[in-house]
Formats: sequence, structure tokens, C-alpha cells
Amino acid sequence: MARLREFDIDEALDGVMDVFWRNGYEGASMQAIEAATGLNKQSLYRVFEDKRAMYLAALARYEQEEMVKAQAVLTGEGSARQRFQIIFNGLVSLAAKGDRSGCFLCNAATDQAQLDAPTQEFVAGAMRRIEKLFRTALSVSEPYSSDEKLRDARAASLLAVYFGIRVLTKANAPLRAIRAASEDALASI
Amino acid sequence: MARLREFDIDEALDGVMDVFWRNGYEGASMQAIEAATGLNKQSLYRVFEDKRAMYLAALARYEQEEMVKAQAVLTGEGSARQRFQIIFNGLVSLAAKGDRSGCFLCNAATDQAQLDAPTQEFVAGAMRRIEKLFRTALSVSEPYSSDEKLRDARAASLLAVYFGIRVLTKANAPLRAIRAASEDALASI
DNA sequence: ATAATTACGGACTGATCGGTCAATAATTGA
DNA sequence: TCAATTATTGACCGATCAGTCCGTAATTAT
Repeated sequence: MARLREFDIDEALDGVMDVFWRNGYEGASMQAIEAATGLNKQSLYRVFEDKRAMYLAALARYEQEEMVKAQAVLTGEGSARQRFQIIFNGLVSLAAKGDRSGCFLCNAATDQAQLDAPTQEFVAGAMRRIEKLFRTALSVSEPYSSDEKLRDARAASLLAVYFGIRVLTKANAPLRAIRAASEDALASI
Repeated sequence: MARLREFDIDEALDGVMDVFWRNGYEGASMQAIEAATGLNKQSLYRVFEDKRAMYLAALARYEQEEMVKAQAVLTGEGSARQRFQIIFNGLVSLAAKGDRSGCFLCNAATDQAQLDAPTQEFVAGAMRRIEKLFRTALSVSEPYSSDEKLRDARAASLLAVYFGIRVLTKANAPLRAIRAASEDALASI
């Protein structure tokens, strides 16, 4: 008995995500979000409580999209090293292509995690989920399949290298450094 | 022939740095900077062109302070591994103490590097300088003293782990993960 | 002392911020 | 067809933003 919404929420979220990703929470103006989504503010405020809710929803969408991709690779075929090779080589070739957008989750960690409790909770949770996925991927190969302790340590270490590479990328570090960090990490597996 | 400035620029810069460090560029209001420095806006604008100049000056001061400390350790005594042990253990105990402030340079990389050219240039430069310092530290021990290629790769890798740990810290990752990443990195040296 | 100069601090600026309101358009069930 | 409901839109809100102006205080050379 009423008019139907004309836009798709997930499509709009892609625009919202893009603005927050590039500009950070405070740097993202509602004006920019309107432009990126092609929607009027009010249409967005009907769906989301406030700017903060848009941010969290965008973060959740980012994680979901990235996790699907990562999961496909890390729970797919090949040895543990081969699986991580796909992930890390992906980072290197992204940087090589000139894509310096970095990682939205990583941005959220440095930008908002210490200022907003829900963001902190979400980011910490997302990182735990990535870490768990890393562990699962390592588990398919020796010595990780038999040494749980080593597996967990290596998963944490790979997580750190992963975020480190994304920071280096966003800082326009030379491709050489990004490639070296990636290859060194892979060699350790 | 004129009145003298009553405050110390570097002391003021510490306050400025603190606000930008915690809140990011856009999240830092001049009002907050006034409160943190105990100075009136106008006193700051007499010294710095604008907010952006304050940000860059704060970044420069951060790098200078951190580099002095890092240099003392990394060009000091002990094997390469021992030197990095001091650095990485420092990160772990900082996190253990509940200090989740992270790294200002790392924040700047994710927050402003892609939005402001001077910031990007500065951050990229600072990272290059840290990388160089890492190389120097590695050079004192075998096999790095004889294998330049391995040394450079390891320096880049350690740089990535370093920033990764700082991101994990700011995201309130469990101390266990931070410690594991640190120990794994040290074991690789 | 006084003239010259500069620091200080609070009032002020226009612009933009996130968020809301109210008038209008569209859709639905009855 | 019409009553009810919701989406859309642009105007609008007070607050805050970065930055400026200007009257006053302080300092120094003369």
C-alpha cells in the first residue's frame, strides 16, 4: 500500500563505501555521499539512522565482499603457500597497476577504531575472522597441519604483513618494497 | 623591538601532533588544537600558514622524534636480530600496557597520503628513511652483511610487519596476535 | 619616556557540516 | 477511484568548520 523504494540498498552502499574508503569518516561529507550514490540525503537517512550507521554498513559490506573473494582462494585448491601466493601476488599486481586505494578495513582501524566503540568492535571482529581464515588455509599443509602453535603464529604474522603491505601501498611505497615484503612473507610459509 | 613569543613552537607542536594523531586530519578541529596546546588560534596561525601546515609540521616532528629513538637502537650494539628485538618487543609491551595509539605516520599514510600530495611525499620519504635504517641495522650481521639482496628484501618485509603490527594494535587485536607477529618476524631475521 | 613593533585573544566571517521538515509524487489495497 | 502510505526532493536548521580582524598588552631600541 505504498510507494516502493527506487534504488537498491547494496548498490547505494557501494557508493557510500567508496566515499568513506577514500576520504575516511570525517573526510566524507554527506554531500559527497549524495554525489557518489546519486541519491538525495533523505533517501539515505530513511534507510540508515545516521552517518555513522552508513559507515558501519559500508564496512560490513566491504568485509563481506572481500571475505567472499579471500575465502574462495584460501579454502580452494593447492598448498598453503600456493593459496597465499594468490593473495599476496594480488596485492602486488594491484599496486603495480597503480591502484593505491588500500584496504578499507585497515583505514577504519587507524581512522576510527579508537574513537568509536562499534567500529572498534567490528574491525577487531573482522580481523579475527581473517586470521581464522588464514589459519584454515595454513592447516592444509605441513608443518602447520600438525603444529597448531606454529600455525597460529604464522597466521598472525601473515595478517600483520598483509596489513603492512596495504599501508605501504597507500603510502605510495616503491613497488620494489611491496614485492619484497610479499615474497619474503611467502618464503616464510 | 617587539614583544617576544611566549610559547615554545616545539612544545605547541607536541599538542598539535597529539590531536592529529588521535583524530586524523579532518577529525582534528582547530578548537581541539587550541585546547591541546593551550594557545589561541591566532597564535598558531602566526607560526603556521594553515591547518595543513600544522599537520605537516606535526608529522615532521613525529618522524624526527621516532627516528632518534629508533636510530639509537638500530645503530647501537648487538646483532641485527638483537636490535630488532628491542624495537619489536617495544611494540608488544606498548600494546600490553594498553597503549593503542598506534603510529602517526601509519595513520597519515592511510588517512591523507592519497588526498594530499605533500603528505604523500613526506610519508613516502619517511618510510624510505626507516627502510634505510632497517637495512643499516641488518648489515651488521650475517648473512645480510654479505647478501645485499637478501638484506633489502628482509628490510622491506620487516617494514611491512612493523606497520602491520601497528595497525593490529590500533584495531585492538588481541595481544597474542601482536606478540605472535612480532616473534615470527624476529625469528625470520 | 616614547615610538615602533609584534604577540595575544576574543569577536567575527562565510562556508559547510550532519540532520530535519514539509510539500509533492508515486504506489498500493480496497 | 480513492484513501492510505511511503519515497523523493529541495529548502531549511543550528552548530561547527577553518580562518581573519582588530583592539589591547607587552616588549624593545632609541
